Amino acid sequence: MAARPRTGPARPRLPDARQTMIAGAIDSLRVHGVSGTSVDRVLAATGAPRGSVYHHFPGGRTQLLGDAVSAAGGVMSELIEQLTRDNDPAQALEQFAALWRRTLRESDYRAGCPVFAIAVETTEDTPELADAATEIFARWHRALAGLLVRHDFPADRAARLATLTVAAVEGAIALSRVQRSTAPLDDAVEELRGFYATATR
Amino acid sequence: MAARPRTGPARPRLPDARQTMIAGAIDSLRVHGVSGTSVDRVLAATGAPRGSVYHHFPGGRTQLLGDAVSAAGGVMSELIEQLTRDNDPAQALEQFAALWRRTLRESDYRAGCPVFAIAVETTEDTPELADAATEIFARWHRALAGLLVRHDFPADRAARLATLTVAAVEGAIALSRVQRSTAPLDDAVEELRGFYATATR
DNA sequence: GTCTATACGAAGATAGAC
DNA sequence: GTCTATCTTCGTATAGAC
Repeated sequence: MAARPRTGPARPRLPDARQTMIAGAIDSLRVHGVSGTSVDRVLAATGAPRGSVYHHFPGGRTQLLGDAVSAAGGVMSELIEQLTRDNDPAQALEQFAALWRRTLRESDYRAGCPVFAIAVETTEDTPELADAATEIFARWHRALAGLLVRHDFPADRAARLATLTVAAVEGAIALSRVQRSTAPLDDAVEELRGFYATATR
Repeated sequence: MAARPRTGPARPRLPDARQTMIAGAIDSLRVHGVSGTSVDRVLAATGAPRGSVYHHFPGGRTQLLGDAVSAAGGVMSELIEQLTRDNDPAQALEQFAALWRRTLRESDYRAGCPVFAIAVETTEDTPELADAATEIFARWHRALAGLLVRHDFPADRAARLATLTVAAVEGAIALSRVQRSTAPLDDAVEELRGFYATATR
């Protein structure tokens, strides 16, 4: 990923304009999706001046979005890997769902998943985003399928069930957004957990 | 993409310019989402002239999108109601999935669900779209939950399982798009069908 | 009634002032 | 190195010609 193009020794970690813009882009991706995330919107949200974007992201809007997705995907992946390392399947799912319930409520049901935002839009001009999203989903799938295998699911069933879980949680988050209620997420997760418990292994 | 016969300078004045524009808007919603669906794009895809939009849709872009969602939602709802009337749960799901596999392949994994496109974007300027989408999802949920109840699921489990199904199918379609393969949809649906079969009633 | 021409603003990008 | 001013293109909408 893009390394710091600065010279000199250990630069102090200042509250970087670059990091701020990436955070703003992630927020916008969550709420407005890819097409809805304009440079203008990010600038308005962060208060950064216009030219700064092209100083920090020579590739312009495309690079800003790409870096935002990588950053968001990295953080979410680490979280999922931690949850799937320290819990059994039902617990991991429940903790993940709890975080999403909170995000939904705190954003007034406006914010969704920034990685999923890429999956629901075909953008001819930025195919690299699709590749990045695919990799991130694969990482989540790997973590979850591994957890299921460690809990005695056969590999093929674990793989399918991991896919179902990712699809269902992402889908339910979207339904919860439009319905302005966590009920779809709650219901989907409850059934999934029942599935984990009763599934033949 | 709307089929457009190129028969010289004079386009055949076909069924209805209005219907053609709605169809074009639906196609664009499927591929590019709400923010990505501009009037320009619909015009380019349909070959309709600029002013026609505001003649047929005095409410402009907002009305065009609203009518497109209503039309698409109506067609899809009738299909789902038919499938859930004439089949058992596993069959209905399989037939619905088969249609989506076909759509994914034929669109080269570019087209998704036009109603779901609304659920994944928060658009402050068009809240009526969210309401329309909510109603359509409710209609699908009703049809599916009813089918499950008729197949001996208790009402509360049927309701949750219907939510899980809608969320999982929509989520899996998106994953299939970005992954350019029907595998996510196939896997999610196979697990769901197993769930239908083994679930305690 | 259909379409062309255009006004007006938003958005991506760049040049150059400080 | 940061920001402002500006170019260009795209997008929504309207006026008005035919």
